[in-house]
Amino acid sequence: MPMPKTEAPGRLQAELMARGVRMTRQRRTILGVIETAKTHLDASQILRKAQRLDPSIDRVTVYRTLKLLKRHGLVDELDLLHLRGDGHYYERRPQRDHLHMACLRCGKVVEFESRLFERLKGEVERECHFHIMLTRVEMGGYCANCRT
Amino acid sequence: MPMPKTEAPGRLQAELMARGVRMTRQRRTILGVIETAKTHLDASQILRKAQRLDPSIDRVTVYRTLKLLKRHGLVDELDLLHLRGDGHYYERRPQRDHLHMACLRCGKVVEFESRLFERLKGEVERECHFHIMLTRVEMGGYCANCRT
DNA sequence: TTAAGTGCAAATATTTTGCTGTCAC
DNA sequence: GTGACAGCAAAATATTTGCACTTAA
Repeated sequence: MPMPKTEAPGRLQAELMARGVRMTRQRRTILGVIETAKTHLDASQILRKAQRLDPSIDRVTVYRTLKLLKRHGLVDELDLLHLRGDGHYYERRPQRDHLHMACLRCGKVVEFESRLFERLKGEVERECHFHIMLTRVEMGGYCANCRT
Repeated sequence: MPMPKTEAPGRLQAELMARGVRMTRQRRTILGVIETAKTHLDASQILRKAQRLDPSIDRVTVYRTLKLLKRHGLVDELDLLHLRGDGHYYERRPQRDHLHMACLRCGKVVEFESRLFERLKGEVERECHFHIMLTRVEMGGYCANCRT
């Protein structure tokens, strides 16, 4: 489904501009793709979707934009246990951390937020004297539909 | 430090043989490297260490052996947040799952076992109707020495 | 004996870099 | 105007595949 050419600037774009990052046509497009994604996309999928909106966008620009977003802590990088290849998947960094459960059979990825995980982070900070900046939790297993 | 040529068969080797997997000289060497590793090694590091014991070992054989071990659930694959490149790191699958804390400044990786994490898995199994087979937890942040 | 495994070469996949011209501010 | 950014080509990195020879069981 095509996206309107002139879209309300999303949170990512606003965040970057607030930090004084130069906003180009290409970046706006790529950020839009990431913000409106309904699933976790990898670099190639982001490229394909971006090129539907602006065919001149280059693969390299996608990588550079992803790197920029990572540097600013605005996206998280996942590999979803490599169920679908060796690349990485991206999602806007959420307010609260969440876990990713990937079904080893059907490949579906479900997210889960948990108080217990927040407590676990607290425990790590205290016990390990480790100041957590980002987390990444991926679990492989079988979802309700696929479990035998 | 060089390893004795004839080593007591480690747990990995025993596990594979119990499952009827053919045991070759090369595999024995590679399994030995993984079992005696003191840190998380990537494919290239495993290759280098294996070649010190048997220079004829090929990179491809390392990848094939790692794939075999993954298929049998005998090693876990990590990427340690790509602090040291885009490859993957391997560790023998532990009795109890643990978390990996990687320092964004010095790169040190610390492991942590937690009851709370076991409870979290239980919660996921119940709430999400998801049967967990493997987990992977990586946290980036600053260790006691590096935190400002 | 023979199916599975190995090394070698080449292919594929993913990401990065160098350079030149362009654009946001 | 100028420093940051884009596109293109090529390189670098990581992993897999095809094939002929070798070896564990």
